Amino acid sequence: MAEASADRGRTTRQRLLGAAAALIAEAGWGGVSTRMVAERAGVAPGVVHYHFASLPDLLIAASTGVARAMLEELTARLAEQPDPETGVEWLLGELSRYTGTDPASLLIVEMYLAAARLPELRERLHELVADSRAQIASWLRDRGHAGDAEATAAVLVAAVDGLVLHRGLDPALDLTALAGPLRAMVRTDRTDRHEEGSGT
Amino acid sequence: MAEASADRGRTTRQRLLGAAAALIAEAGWGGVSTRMVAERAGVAPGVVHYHFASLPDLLIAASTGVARAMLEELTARLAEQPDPETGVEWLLGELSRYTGTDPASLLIVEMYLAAARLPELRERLHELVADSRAQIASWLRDRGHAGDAEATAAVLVAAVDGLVLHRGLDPALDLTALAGPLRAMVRTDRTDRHEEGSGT
DNA sequence: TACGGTTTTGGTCAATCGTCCAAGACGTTC
DNA sequence: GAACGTCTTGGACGATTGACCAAAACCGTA
Repeated sequence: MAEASADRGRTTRQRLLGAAAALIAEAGWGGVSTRMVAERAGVAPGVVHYHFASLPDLLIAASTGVARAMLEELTARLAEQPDPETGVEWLLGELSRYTGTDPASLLIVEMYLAAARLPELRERLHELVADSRAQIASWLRDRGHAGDAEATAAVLVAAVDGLVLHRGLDPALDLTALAGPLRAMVRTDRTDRHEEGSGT
Repeated sequence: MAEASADRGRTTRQRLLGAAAALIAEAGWGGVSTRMVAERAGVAPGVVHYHFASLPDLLIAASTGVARAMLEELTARLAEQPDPETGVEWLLGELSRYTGTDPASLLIVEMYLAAARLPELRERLHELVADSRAQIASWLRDRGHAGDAEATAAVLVAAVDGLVLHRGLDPALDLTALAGPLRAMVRTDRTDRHEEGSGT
């Protein structure tokens, strides 16, 4: 078989994915063209449609690949934190690395944007977010969070995305100063037990 | 003077703004063309560049206009709530009207994400958000929130935006089930007073 | 009726776009 | 060396884009 050719093809494919991810961050989802990707990857313009059925296909594969890696690492390291309170503190410190205008932040933002128009991307992104939410919820449960761990995790993940979004508007926003409210939220066990049930 | 002509112009301008806002939600920020807006507004294609310097100019004016009206009404009605706990409860109910796929949600989302590329839009949106944050913070202070009202307001607004974003990914997400964590957050006064200072 | 400022018209321009394809290049197998 | 599968090349196609402009239309005023 022509295994060497296939290898060459896989390398090219990876280069296309990398170039696409970088360009989404630089030019925006709608600002990426097949020719730009090809040039960045150092290949001829036509090669894009050999490896991918369409431009959106390429962009979806590229963005979800990067996002999955980022999210999985973040949730995994969060789960290593001993308790929710130091966890959110660590989380804010980690998020401070994202200014909202750096490539990673922009890629995430662009992906959320495009997800509103592309059902396939929306589905994949939904999976990623639901996954993180579930992992964080179980981490909260394991660490003695007696409130509704699912609800707390949902708000926490939403707050993280919202903060990244707001960071783009105002890079001066000091995330570490927001630990107070988040700490209060992750330990609802002793503070919010009067009228409603305690979760699932 | 030709006051009647000027009046006609103002009406056309308003129609362009309305058509642009609707189309941003329908087709996405990058999916709107001058010809689409003109057709929707019932005018000739060239009229867009008579009333606006460029297409981005039109889109920025249209989106910030709608967003300002929405945000101001939301924060004003939130400030009418008697205390933070019922306030966030009311807020979640209000947010439930936005499915994440309705025109209003889509417009807001598109605007946030376009702001990453357009400095002028970013600046205007930053003003709007900072304004809401400040108003909510002072409302929290007035209602006896002894924690860092600024920080709480920042997290609250970020969570709201994040939830709208996540709602687009998962319309089944039940916002009213998330009251617990938010309630815990808005009354940090009796629960988070040990090591750090109490606000500004 | 003729003039004035203002708005509207409909079309042109060069540029860019996604997609497609026939031809060539490469490395392996017979 | 010939045949083969795989990948790559560079250009072509029709469609769409933002911006622009000369000319026409409108309406109160003189």
